[in-house]
Amino acid sequence: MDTQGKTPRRILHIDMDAFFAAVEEQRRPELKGKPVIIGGGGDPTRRGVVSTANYEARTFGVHSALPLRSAYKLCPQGIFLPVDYETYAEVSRRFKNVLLTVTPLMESGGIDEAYLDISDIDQTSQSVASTIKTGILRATGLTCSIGIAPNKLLAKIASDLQKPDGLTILTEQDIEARLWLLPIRKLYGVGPKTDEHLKAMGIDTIGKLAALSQEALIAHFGSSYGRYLFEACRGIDESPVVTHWEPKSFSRETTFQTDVKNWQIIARTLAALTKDVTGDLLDRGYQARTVTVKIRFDDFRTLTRACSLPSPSDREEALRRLAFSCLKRVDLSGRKVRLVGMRAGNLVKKDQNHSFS
DNA sequence: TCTGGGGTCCTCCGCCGT
DNA sequence: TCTGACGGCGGAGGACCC
Repeated sequence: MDTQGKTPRRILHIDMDAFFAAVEEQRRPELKGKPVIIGGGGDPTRRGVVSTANYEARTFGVHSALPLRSAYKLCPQGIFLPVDYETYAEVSRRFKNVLLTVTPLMESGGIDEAYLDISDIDQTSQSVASTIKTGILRATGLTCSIGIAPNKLLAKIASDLQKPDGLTILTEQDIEARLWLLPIRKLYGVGPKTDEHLKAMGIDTIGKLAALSQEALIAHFGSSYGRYLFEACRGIDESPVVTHWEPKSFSRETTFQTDVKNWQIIARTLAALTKDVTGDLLDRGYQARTVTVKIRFDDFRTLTRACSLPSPSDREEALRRLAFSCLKRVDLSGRKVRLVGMRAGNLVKKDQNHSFS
């Protein structure tokens, strides 16, 4: 009916609670009540970071992105488990199937979260949320937190306000009282760098950000991001729930357990990564025109080198040649490498590429 | 002694053609 | 013929997300 956007939309954001850890606790009930830390290969003596810590582990200060070795120091009694991505993806499919019984207007926000546009559903927000929570519990045995708001930005903030097993409904009238007192870092798109930049300006809450003029924000952060911040801190977000999109690239990267000087090892690793990426292209039916090689040195400085083909390809040999021509442009002399990566971009769907290849 | 992996988007810069 | 403006594009790097 209303295409002018006058009737507020109703967007639901759902976030599974401590997802990877919850899946592990579900299949191994003896883990319940103990600190569980999922990350890397599950060995806290090796390189890797925490993907998910359950709520017990979080009380020790363990959180996502923390190096496993640091997590072990904080919580030596923790149970460290490897990431079992395939199992989590299967559980993810199950909870998303529950969401699709509510509406087809579902946008996946990664393995453990999603947005729904429930504007046209003739039920109260509480009732929709309750249906979803019951359905997901039945299908997976897991709990989730839900936020409902007039747009994706606010719905995501809302789902984070009450965890675990929470339900938070935000309206435009709540922006001053509930959004503005939150720390700046709660705003989607504000990471550590912007947080630091804003703190240096004396801005530590979303409300203080909202006191800045658009001109000031653009002067500090450029026109695109400045405009975004100006709107976001006022709870403005017109972005639609996108139900389908095409991948832009496929990539693989690996960090060596110990830094590597030997060119042969680097080359062999790059060849193996290229094989994996080519496998993804073939599986998903894409061809790539551009290959980007990434090298990270022991001092964490990272560089990339890219090369393109005249026409897209999904042939391993062609992409490997291209990857090696990128690698040749990197000065490796005497330097220790900790990570090698390979990305295939500039994708075309194979059936849409009518050139010879 | 640290700091993963798989993505997206944005900005800046240099090159090229008009 | 030279120079500069400008837009498109590819490459490099950075910030951010889960």
